[in-house]
Amino acid sequence: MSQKGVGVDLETSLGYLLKEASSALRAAMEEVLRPLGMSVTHYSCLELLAQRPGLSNSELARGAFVTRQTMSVLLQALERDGYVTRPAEAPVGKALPARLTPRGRRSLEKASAAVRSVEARMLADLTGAEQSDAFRILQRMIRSLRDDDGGA
Amino acid sequence: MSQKGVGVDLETSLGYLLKEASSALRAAMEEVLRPLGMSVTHYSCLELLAQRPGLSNSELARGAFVTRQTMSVLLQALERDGYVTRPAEAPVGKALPARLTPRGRRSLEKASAAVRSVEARMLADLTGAEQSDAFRILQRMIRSLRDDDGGA
DNA sequence: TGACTCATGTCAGCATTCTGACATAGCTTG
DNA sequence: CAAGCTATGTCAGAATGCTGACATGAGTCA
Repeated sequence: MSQKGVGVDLETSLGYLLKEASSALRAAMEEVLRPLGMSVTHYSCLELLAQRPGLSNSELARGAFVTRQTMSVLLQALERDGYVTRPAEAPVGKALPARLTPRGRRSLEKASAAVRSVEARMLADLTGAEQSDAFRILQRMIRSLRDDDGGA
Repeated sequence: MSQKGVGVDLETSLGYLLKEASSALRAAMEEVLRPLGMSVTHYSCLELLAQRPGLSNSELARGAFVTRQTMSVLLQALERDGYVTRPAEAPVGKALPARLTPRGRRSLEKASAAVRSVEARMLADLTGAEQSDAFRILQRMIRSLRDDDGGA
């Protein structure tokens, strides 16, 4: 099954497997969030705000792995629909700290439970040690990818 | 740092870390492919065809984790630009087996080398054993996510 | 103080991908 | 053989996310 030195062997490529896992996770999340009328990005934004209240639009964008333009559009919708509030004026600089409203918190609760169940299912066949290994290894991968960004 | 039982703790969530790793990998790939005038999906399609010649549009879509509509658009462009050929008539059923042209193969060579270097950088700090662990664990995660799709 | 750099929010335009729908080909089953 | 099921390719429309560009606020430094 090994390749003749040509190309990336998809059967044994960790990069391909990573993409596959991420794709499967996203699909599973979309499936449980759809009945709640929520997209993955939508959920990510609320979850970030629940854990780190006062995050700005740009910070939320980085946390959800989208551009700040994309997050800006989403945030405006969330604010319009009453899930999130932002002050009219920036307390410092231009950054507007966003916070969940009670309605946003309520909406997040159901979604968060659904997402937790998906994550639990994903980890069902793994021992605690394996989960720790995975955590450590993934962190190492991320750091290596970012460290010499285009340096070398 | 642990949460009060509320929500998914992003600091310790393997799901979040998986998304982060996948996002970092994608960004790194885009960075090296951009100078070659190639997108990640573009590259994925060519790489799939190099390793499994004769794949149909739908099969390529599944392999690249996009819908067949998306792959169809891409494939038409690749065919128009001379990277890929497909017979005018389906030899069986409706599926048109696609193949790389010499031009497609040449174009893929550079891209594949670039992507290999990214993957190597990602794995630079990992031992062989760790890579095997990661492979096994990721496969387990994928299977768990797919097995009871919405069953439970 | 003034110039420079950096991060932020926002607008406009574009690219990519998806969902929904339809017709067709092959297989299975009664 | 006919009906039903599944997979495939394709078209149309819409949603989503991105790039490019601009102005503003804050910190740095000469």
